[in-house]
Amino acid sequence: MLVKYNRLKGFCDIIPPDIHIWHTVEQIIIDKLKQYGYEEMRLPIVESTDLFYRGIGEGTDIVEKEMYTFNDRAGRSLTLRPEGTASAVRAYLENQLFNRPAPQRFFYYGPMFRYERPQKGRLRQFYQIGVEAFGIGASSLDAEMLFMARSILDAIGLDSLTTEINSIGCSACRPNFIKLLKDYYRDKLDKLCADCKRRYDKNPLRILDCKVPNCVELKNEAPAIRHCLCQDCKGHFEMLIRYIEEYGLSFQINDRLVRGFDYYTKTAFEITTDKLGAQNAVLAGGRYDYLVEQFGGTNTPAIGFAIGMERIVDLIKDRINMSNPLRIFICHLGDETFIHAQKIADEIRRYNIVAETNHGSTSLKNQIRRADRLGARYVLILGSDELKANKIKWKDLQTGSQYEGALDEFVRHLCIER
RNA sequence: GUGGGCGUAGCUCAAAGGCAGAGCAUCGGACUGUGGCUCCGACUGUUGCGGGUUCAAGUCCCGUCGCUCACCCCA
Repeated sequence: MLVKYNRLKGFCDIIPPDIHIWHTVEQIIIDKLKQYGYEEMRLPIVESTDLFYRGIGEGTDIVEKEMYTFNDRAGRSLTLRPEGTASAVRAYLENQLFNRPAPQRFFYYGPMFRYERPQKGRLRQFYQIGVEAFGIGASSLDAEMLFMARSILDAIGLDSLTTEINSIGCSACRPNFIKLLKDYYRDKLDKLCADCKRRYDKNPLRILDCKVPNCVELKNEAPAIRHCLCQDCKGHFEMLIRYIEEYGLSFQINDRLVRGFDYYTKTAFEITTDKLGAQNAVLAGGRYDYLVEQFGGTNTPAIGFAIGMERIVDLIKDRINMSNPLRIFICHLGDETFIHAQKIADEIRRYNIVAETNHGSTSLKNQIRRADRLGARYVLILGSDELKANKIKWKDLQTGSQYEGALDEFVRHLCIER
């Protein structure tokens, strides 16, 4: 249809009935996070551009060409947040949250913005629930996070998911590995795809993530970072594996799993599905032990992950059982009955039941039809006869049976019903 | 930024150069105070937009915009 204004490319209206799925999923995730001791932080959507430059890394694609950056009226460069971790770390330091006992656990929920070409499972404005825990470097926390991640997805009812983990080392061992990797590829550069040739200089770890057949083949002989870790990282990773094996979590070690942002260290993980097309990660995260210090704090290890809400909703959409809430529709006949119907509706709403009255004068038949299409369980019938007798009629649209009595009786009936 | 596919009624889609259609949805009636089922009726169009070819274009050609999937990158 020809409308005057359209939503922007990559931006989305979330409307009924989908919004009900969102509410359900949000509730499940947030409840579970709280059970694990996580507390919400509400963070600004706009931050100083510099926060992301320093946090995510200047050389990354996100910072280079995917941020919504603009100048405000005072000429300051601001950016719509492309991710949440940088803001969370800023808030952690700015509000001195490190004074609480470690680990300090937080989550946040809201839209993120990246200027990318949209595709399945990817929008320019997309919603993430981010989870961060500060102050503990031990792999027990990594393990707990993985348990929690799986337990969240289980609670939502998702299955056929794969948990992949890897360690991408630290400042002590990663440079050595990158050198080794570049040594390996140096005389094979002409066999790599154009993208990988670019990656060789810019982000060599990403060569391991390439899908071009030639590059995949070359990868088989390439060194794996897991075998080049320093003592600390190696021990950390081995301990993590032991924990999650003992816990009984199914997972795969993926040597080619890397991270897009500069701040990640040691543990990297991703939970993927094979049902979403190319954008297959529903949850991803990892450890970032240097970021707090880099932002001016004391040496504080940290780990976190983010859940892609659109992807979760996509996965669950055709499976979730959206049971209708108990809903009452009040039919009334004649002008003098409308206000009376409104008062009865208010009375019913006090019991946290959805109640609405008909608007516009139309036949009782049409009113009941309207109620039926709305999915109402009961209609109340309120005409001049009922008004005179100070009674109401109510009809159960599921069974078709009809009763007459005082409002109290109906309300009592409803409470038993629920 | 690059490449593929698709744009016809509110929605899903027909019409293979010759009168723009169907189903669903919506609204109303059959039934004046009783839903669903059935039947009947009403409604909706600059065929995304602009140009070209043709006696004739939804259909062919060019351009453009939009949507979508994939690459890049990433949740």
